[in-house]
Parts: sequence; structure tokens; C-alpha cells
Amino acid sequence: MTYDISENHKRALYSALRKKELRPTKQRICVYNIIMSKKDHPTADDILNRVRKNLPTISLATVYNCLETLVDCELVRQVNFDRSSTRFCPNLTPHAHFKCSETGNIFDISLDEESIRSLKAVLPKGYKADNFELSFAGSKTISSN
Amino acid sequence: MTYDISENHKRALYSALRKKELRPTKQRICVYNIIMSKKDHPTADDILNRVRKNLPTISLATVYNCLETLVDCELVRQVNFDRSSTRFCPNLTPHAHFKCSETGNIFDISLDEESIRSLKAVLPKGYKADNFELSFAGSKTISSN
DNA sequence: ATCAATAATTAGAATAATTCCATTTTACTG
DNA sequence: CAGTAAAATGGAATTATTCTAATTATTGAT
Ligand SMILES: [Mn+2]
Ligand SMILES: [Mn+2]
Ligand SMILES: [Zn+2]
Ligand SMILES: [Zn+2]
Repeated sequence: MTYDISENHKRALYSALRKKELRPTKQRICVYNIIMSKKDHPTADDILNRVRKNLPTISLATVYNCLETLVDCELVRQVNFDRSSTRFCPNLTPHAHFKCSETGNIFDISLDEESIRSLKAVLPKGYKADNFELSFAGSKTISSN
Repeated sequence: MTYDISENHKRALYSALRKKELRPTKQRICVYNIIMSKKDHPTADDILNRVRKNLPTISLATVYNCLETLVDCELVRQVNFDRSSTRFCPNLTPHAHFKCSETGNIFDISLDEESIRSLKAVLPKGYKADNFELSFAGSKTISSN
């Protein structure tokens, strides 16, 4: 029983856009598909280059616009490491990030329920967090994907 | 029994600089004192304005240079929230940050040994972290400092 | 299918934080 | 007090991102 995962993505995109009365333009669709089709953490510029394979005339401003829309619709996450350019992440589950100082590669670190609970438990009374970011920097010895 | 805390700071600064064969210039001393004397999270520009009360002719480039030196010497910490300008933190103990979405204020969240241990435990085998950053964004109901 | 209204895209200018560069000043050593 | 190396300085350059004004696309209604 095989099913088209990108059909699901398409549905998610259209319904999220419709909820905010935003239009499913070919630029938004393409930017979203590009992000979902490779599970890494591209910058706006990376995304521009990938999208241009399909839409050769798309502008950088549009890529930024699309990304802002997708983040607002909670279809992709935004990740920042220090002052380097913003990266975008297709993984919507709560997770941490690990940046390898040697290669610059960014890895998702999955968090189980228990970890998430203990993370949130560090907040004293009176602090209500809408979101958190946990990131590590270091070196990765065992190589994978 | 009262003692001059800034005497301790002075010693820390001089010894850290000497260790790297760097000179204790009046600019470095002043930037360091400014950061230590108010336990908040100023930007380079905030620091420029504060330091200019004492050194009216210091340049922004020098403030950036001093801050880089102080961070390298591990005398102050650097904190980034999204894409906004880098902030500097006098608190060297491992701690998290909370940014109030309403006021923009940044608060230190202290972490006990147990929390630090469970934070680091989220890393799978093969990942060696040199440092971590944990930050929350949200609203703070009870006001303090 | 056509139209008008509105939203989105586009190219390029503007902005903001930070870094770079060439020159001048300062700190340390003998 | 030199002489030398390091640091400070002002301004230009860089980089990521946002803004702007003009063009084009999408939508919903005829
Ligand atoms: Mn990789
Ligand atoms: Mn405050
Ligand atoms: Zn991720
Ligand atoms: Zn802090």
C-alpha cells in the first residue's frame, strides 16, 4: 500500500493557505515542495538556487516572501545559528539542532516526551513559553546521512 | 566584611588577557566593566552608548573588537535571538534565556545540575557538544527586576 | 470566457549589523 | 626615552534581509 507523500504535502499546504485566505501560487508551491523534498536545513539562497531549476525567473524577494508565509502557516520552521543566515527546516516535530563545527552540517536531534517535559520544567513560575530553541555545537564522530 | 567585587573583575580580566598575551587597554577595561556593572543583555550599540559616558571618543569598531576579545577570553557570553543584533551576557554560569515577546526583555533562567545533565542526555552517541544554547520566547506574567 | 478587484511577484534600492582596511595612536620592552 | 608590535579609529565594504513601486497573476463575479 503505497501512497504519494507529496499529495499529503499538497493538501497540507492548500488547507493551511486557505485558512489564512492566501493564494496557492506556483512560487509558494514550489518553495514548499523543495523544502519538503530534501530533509536538510537550506538557507533562503540555497532554496532560491533549487527552486530556479523549476522556476528560472523566481526572485530572491519572492523566496523570502514565500518562506515568511510558510513559517506563518506553520508549514516549515525557521532555525538560526548565531549570526549566520536563517535556515529552514521541514521537520515540524519538536526537536533540537546540532551543528558540526567541522563541516557546518546541521542535524536534527529528536526529543522524546520526557526530554521535552524536563526542558519546559526549567522555567520558573510566571514564565509562559510559546516556543523554545535548543541547539548544540560541536563535532560529530560517527557519520550518518 | 565587605569587598570590592569589581576588584575581582579586574583580576579576572587582567589574568585572562595576560594568558593570551593581550593588552589591558582602557577600552577593554571599560567595556568589560560596563558589562559587569549591569546584569542585563546589551547589544554592541547599547554598550557603545554606555561606554561613551567614560570614553567619549571610543568607536563602534573598537567596541566590537573588545567584545570579540572578551568572548574569546570567556569573560562574557554572546547571545543571539533570531536575527536581531547580538547581545552580551555577564552571567558565565550555564543558563538558559527567556525573551518576553511583549517587552523584548531578556531574562536569565538558571539551570540546576540535573537539568544540565538531562539537556546533554538528548544527544545520541557520536555527537560531542562543546556548548549548547537553550532559549524560550513567550510572555512573563509576574514582573521582577 | 471576460472583468474588475485584490494579492503576489519582481528588480532593484534601502537598511542594519557586522567586518574589513588603512592610518594613527597606544602599550610594552629594553 | 626609543623602537616595535598591538590596538584603536573612521569610514568603506559586506551580507542578509526588508522595503518600494511597478508589473503580473489569481480570484470571484458577471
Ligand atoms: Mn550533511
Ligand atoms: Mn528589563
Ligand atoms: Zn531541524
Ligand atoms: Zn544571560
